[in-house]
Amino acid sequence: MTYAKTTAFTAEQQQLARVAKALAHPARVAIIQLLASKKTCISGDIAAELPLSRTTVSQHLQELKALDLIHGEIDGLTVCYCLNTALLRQVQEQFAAFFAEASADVACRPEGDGCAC
Amino acid sequence: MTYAKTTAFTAEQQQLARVAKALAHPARVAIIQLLASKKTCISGDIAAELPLSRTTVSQHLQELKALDLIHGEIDGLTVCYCLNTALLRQVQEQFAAFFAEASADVACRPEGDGCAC
DNA sequence: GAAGTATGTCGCAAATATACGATATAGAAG
DNA sequence: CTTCTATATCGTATATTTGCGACATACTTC
Repeated sequence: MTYAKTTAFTAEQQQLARVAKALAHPARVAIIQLLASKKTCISGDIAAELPLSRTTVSQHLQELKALDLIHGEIDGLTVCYCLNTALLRQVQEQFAAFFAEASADVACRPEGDGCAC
Repeated sequence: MTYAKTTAFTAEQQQLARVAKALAHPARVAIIQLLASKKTCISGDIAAELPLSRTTVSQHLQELKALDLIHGEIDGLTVCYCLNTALLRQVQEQFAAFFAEASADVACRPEGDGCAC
């Protein structure tokens, strides 16, 4: 990204944004859900389940792997992908904290001076 | 190529991706946190707090508004932005459900045939 | 009405994301 | 060793995102 002054955002904000970006595409959401639902961490079968070419799916997998959200283990000819549940739980906490803060009802001013929110 | 890619993305996957994309930039995360922390839903002051030009911040605000995550109320000369806490709570649920499913420890196969995950 | 202030919109440039065919790699099968 | 199969990578085309200056809008104040 072409942030002019990236340093001004906190590490938490950048980390949250980074993970959010990983989820910012239906294909990657679908991949994670697939890996979660299937008891087996099949590799190429993932591509078969998605309306995208194997090339594109492979790219999405690499993106998720780059963030360490999934692991890929070569098993002979095929590759087994599986979720990094430990990291996912960490991320889950992060999002929960963010949303807890954001969805608190007291967010807007108690008594306004013209502001209707 | 023997694969039938008939599975389109579900509405839930697309919705989750859409919201995730809104959070996929530190500036937008920062904006939401700002609106949550400040008791007043200041408008242009948001731009002052971010290391971005007023134009760019305005664009990020429009993006959040397009998803209905925030509301903007014109108050004379200034505009008051505030969080749509109701929607945020809904989104929070959505993410919680997603992560609960994704971070379950039983995600990977119980007994493998070579797959090490 | 004129001047000033707060905000949104337009247009552009650079960066990034998305998608996929062609090609490379690497193990399996014969 | 040759061929087939499963994946990853390269190159490339297109679409989207990001950022910002210049302009337009709208309200306030004098």
